[in-house]
Amino acid sequence: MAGPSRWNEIMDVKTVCLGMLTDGPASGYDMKKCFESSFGHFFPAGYGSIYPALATLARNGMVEFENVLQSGKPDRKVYSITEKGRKELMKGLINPNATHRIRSEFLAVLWFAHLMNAEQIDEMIDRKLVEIDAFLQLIDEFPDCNSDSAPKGARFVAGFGRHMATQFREYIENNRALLVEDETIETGQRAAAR
Amino acid sequence: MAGPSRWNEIMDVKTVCLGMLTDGPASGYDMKKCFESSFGHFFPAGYGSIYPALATLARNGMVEFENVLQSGKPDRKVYSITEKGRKELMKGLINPNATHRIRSEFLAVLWFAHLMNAEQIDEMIDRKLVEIDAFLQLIDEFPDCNSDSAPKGARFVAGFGRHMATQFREYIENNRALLVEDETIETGQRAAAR
DNA sequence: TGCAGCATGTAATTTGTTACATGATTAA
DNA sequence: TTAATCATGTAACAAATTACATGCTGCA
Repeated sequence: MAGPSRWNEIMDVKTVCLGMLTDGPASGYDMKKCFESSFGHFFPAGYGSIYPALATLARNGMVEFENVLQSGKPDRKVYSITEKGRKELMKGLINPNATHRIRSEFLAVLWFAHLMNAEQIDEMIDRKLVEIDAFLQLIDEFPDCNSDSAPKGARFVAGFGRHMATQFREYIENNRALLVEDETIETGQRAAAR
Repeated sequence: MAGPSRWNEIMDVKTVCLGMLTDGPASGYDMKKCFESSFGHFFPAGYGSIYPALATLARNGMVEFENVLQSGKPDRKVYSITEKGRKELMKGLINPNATHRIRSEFLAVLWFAHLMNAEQIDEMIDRKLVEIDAFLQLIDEFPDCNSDSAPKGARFVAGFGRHMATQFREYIENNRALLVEDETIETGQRAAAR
């Protein structure tokens, strides 16, 4: 096999794009909308990753595209998955050790709550709660996850998002008082105890 | 200010290292252990990010270090935070829009459950459950999060990890049946309906 | 008049991961 | 003797984000 370097067998932006195309042809712009809505909260991607991903997939024969002219609007490149692409997708899907990674500035900041004052902590938490509420509202509005005709995976994942966001909210509300409690700032004390 | 490019005001590996040093001097190796245990699950970092981060911090006067010779063991570079570093840390800590990002191959794969067979799904989920259980056991073993003497932030964050992992587990167990249900694979149907 | 939406892409930059490189000690 | 722990670092690579670049239409 003569790929550009080594061909991936993991779930990256390329593989997700491939997967989206099993639902029918779409343009990069369409996929971006999908990443913004349903996919975005657990697998974010912007134009800067989608367009190069599509270009690579096309170079390797995983997808085909058709230039669709539109009146008054820019042309669209409408991509379709090929047989080869389908096989590649299946390889990406069989991944028993699929990761689930979190990178949270929010928690990293809160870890050092004893160095901050209550107002700073409260503001950050309040904003996070607003963010969560917006997300919960958003997730209920997507028909491609919530209707009975939606694929089982989409329903499962949307439900997961709802559940985890709800629990995120609940934990914060039930425990935020702990963070603004008075606590002696004892820099270096714990280290000295070693 | 004449930084190397533009100095960060976000919570990155550098800022976290700075924060860890408020608890007392430490080496890169020490910090790695901290990233592996308490920090790792919400803010992962390896040697490849820690050592360069420390080098940059030292170049910019945010930390100082002392070479500590040891008998039989390699030398340690023991870092301490400076006054300048403390100020920089506070800037990183005041970040009302701190992010909380998830990147989940696991959910991305499951989104396409209708393209997979039940065994593949089951194996992936079973492994994930084992992973979660291992994490839950791990998090209960760290005294720097669970004892009363631990800073409030650490206790809050550890509790968060415990809560979310528990809920992760619960959702999966309660809903996994949905994923292996029979479902007609209707590729392109939903697209055609548009 | 100005902004939002449609639509594509490249280039620069940032950031992190993985592999490489070294080398002594200690316990199994 | 083999692996693990201690301990630091660089270089190559992969990946994603951000900014840049273009340009028309329709609405307020």
